[in-house]
Amino acid sequence: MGKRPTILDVAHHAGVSKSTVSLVLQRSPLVKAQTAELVRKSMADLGYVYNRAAAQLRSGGVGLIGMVINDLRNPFFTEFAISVQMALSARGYATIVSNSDEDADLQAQVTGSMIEHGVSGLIMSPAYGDATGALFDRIARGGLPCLQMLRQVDQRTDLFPFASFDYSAGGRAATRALLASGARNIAFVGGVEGREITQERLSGYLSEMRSAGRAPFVLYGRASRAFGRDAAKVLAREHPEIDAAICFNDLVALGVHSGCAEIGRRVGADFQLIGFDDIEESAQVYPQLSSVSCDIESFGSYTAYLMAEWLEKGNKPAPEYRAPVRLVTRSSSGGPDR
Amino acid sequence: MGKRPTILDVAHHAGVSKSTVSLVLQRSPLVKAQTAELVRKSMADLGYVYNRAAAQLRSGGVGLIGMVINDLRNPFFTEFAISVQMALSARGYATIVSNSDEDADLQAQVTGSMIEHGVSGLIMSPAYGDATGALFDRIARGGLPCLQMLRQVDQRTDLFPFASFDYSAGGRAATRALLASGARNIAFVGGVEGREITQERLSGYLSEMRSAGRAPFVLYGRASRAFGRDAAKVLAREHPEIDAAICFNDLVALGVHSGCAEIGRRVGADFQLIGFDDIEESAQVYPQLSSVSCDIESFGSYTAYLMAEWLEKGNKPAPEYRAPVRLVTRSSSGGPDR
DNA sequence: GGTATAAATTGGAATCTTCCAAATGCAGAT
DNA sequence: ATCTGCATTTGGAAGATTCCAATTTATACC
Repeated sequence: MGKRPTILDVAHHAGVSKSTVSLVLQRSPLVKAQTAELVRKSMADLGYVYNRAAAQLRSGGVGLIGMVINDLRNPFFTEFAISVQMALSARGYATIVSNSDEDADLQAQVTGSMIEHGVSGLIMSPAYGDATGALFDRIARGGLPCLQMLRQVDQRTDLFPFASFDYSAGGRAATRALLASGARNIAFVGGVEGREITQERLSGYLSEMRSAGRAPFVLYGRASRAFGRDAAKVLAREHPEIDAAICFNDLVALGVHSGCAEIGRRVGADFQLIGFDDIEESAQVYPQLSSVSCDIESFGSYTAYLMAEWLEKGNKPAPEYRAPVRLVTRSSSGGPDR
Repeated sequence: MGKRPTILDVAHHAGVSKSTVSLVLQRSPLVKAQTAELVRKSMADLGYVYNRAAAQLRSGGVGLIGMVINDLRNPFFTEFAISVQMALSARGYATIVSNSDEDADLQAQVTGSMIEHGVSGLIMSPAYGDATGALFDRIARGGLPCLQMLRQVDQRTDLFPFASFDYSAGGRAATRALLASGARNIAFVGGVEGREITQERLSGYLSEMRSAGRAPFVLYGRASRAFGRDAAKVLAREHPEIDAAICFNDLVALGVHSGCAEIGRRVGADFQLIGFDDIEESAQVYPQLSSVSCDIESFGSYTAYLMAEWLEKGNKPAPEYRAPVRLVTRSSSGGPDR
């Protein structure tokens, strides 16, 4: 196979100038419909493929958005990434997605690569760690639009707007629901101590427990199924008086769920359970898992919208936004089919 | 912010020529270590960022790989995509990942966009559908290296090498294991009828059932949790004699798992169960789920290896490769903690 | 010190598209 | 027939890098 055809070849084949072909490529209304059709036919005949590199070189950034996610294995983030990508794609942007695996160095590396590839905007659900400061400095210096989604790592929200869910309200709602359905001693399970996001989910629980005059009990840990499973056993053995738990996320809750099954504790009856995120699986396990639902899909489209507005109209998003959450009550916490 | 510095600015600042800077950029051993250091310092001082578009324009892109996946929501594919991406990243490639959502048109669109962005290779787990023929023709015409992983949609494996797991052997192993641990009537649950992949997983089951003189029973359906859940109920109601199932994948098996819990059937004791894929969750539910393990992680690195060899040395992979699978026996099928 | 060889550096051409200002074609009006 | 205004079309320059061939500088040997 010889070399790829260029717009010059197309122009020659169609009997017009390269400028006209270029105009056709960008759907300019300046060219006569008839001519445009002719050019398009030539492109098809020659098997022309647009060379974005050349275009980008001449006219700066073109519709490529980078997205860096801390943990793509977690279905919550997967769902987020996919919905952002689909929404951006519908708006004509291509997207590069990368998993940083909660590793600040890897994050710096992949983000750097994205910048080199000429992304015109960055959407991050950042990892925590030392290398992040330098990374955000670098982004700031490049003047690249960058959104912090779901996690706030850099404090300069004027530069890097932050959007997430109203987790604190979710924690309150979950706690109130458990108290209302008869739970006496509620634990909070999972989440790494000291992190912003743990703090938020926890704070709603704590404030609600306080005003109900109940003693809180917190069991910090990784946000994984495995931790949840262990936690269920530890709780049953060492704190049998605890009869309900709010989990840092659904992964932990599902771990507790299967841990309970393992030791013969009946979820929903002996032990009430509420998770966070409302991933698909939560409605599919038995007994079904209650969860603070985040409607990650519309959050994803909203993210795409924010980025598009910023890029196209220069409207920088508000420094901080909290999307509402909704408690979905299922059988694990006194729901309908309990 | 003014305009970005170019290698010319760096060259001037460091007192060398642009060519030297270019050489430093590509870590050429031709330039003296001392000079290189000097240049690097200038780059840091000026905040220089590499312009890949220009490089790509001049030297025909290298180092961007496109990956199109039919269903990124399925953890099996997520895991695959992530491990390919990580392995490629370690080899110095950047990766664009896209979800085609099993939609052939969307697949054609995102793939087209990747080609425009100048990917030098394509890794696909393709969607089925009409538009795929045209898409593969287009790729073939462009002479772009393209791997079909996990699914074979185009028959020209000389052009588009195909690699997957030895599912047929997995089906045989699962069936034999169930028969050995006392199952009388084994069903095959899930998978869309007529598809290559369903056929493969099914064929091992069928051949083993035949040689054991047992009547097979197949229940086709979508590869989702929801279908598995329904299937568990249907099976219990309409075919109570069936006491074991091999599921098309773990998602279906997990659906059956929770369906059984719902109707009070004890998985492992009353009803044995084996899935396919061995996703992380399978070891975390209770009772733990047996599964035909596919070691998707090393398959992912192998994929990256294949692509790198093809790109760098021109070694086109064998037209077809089957990675071995391994049956992991857990409590859902007479495993240790049954 | 002078020459042969190796190492390090350099200027110019090439890559493909978009942008800009200018040119062309055409209709109707002078 | 010339001019004006408008819709289309066009040639040349620019953009940042890499590649190539050529040049300069350093090293080694007699």
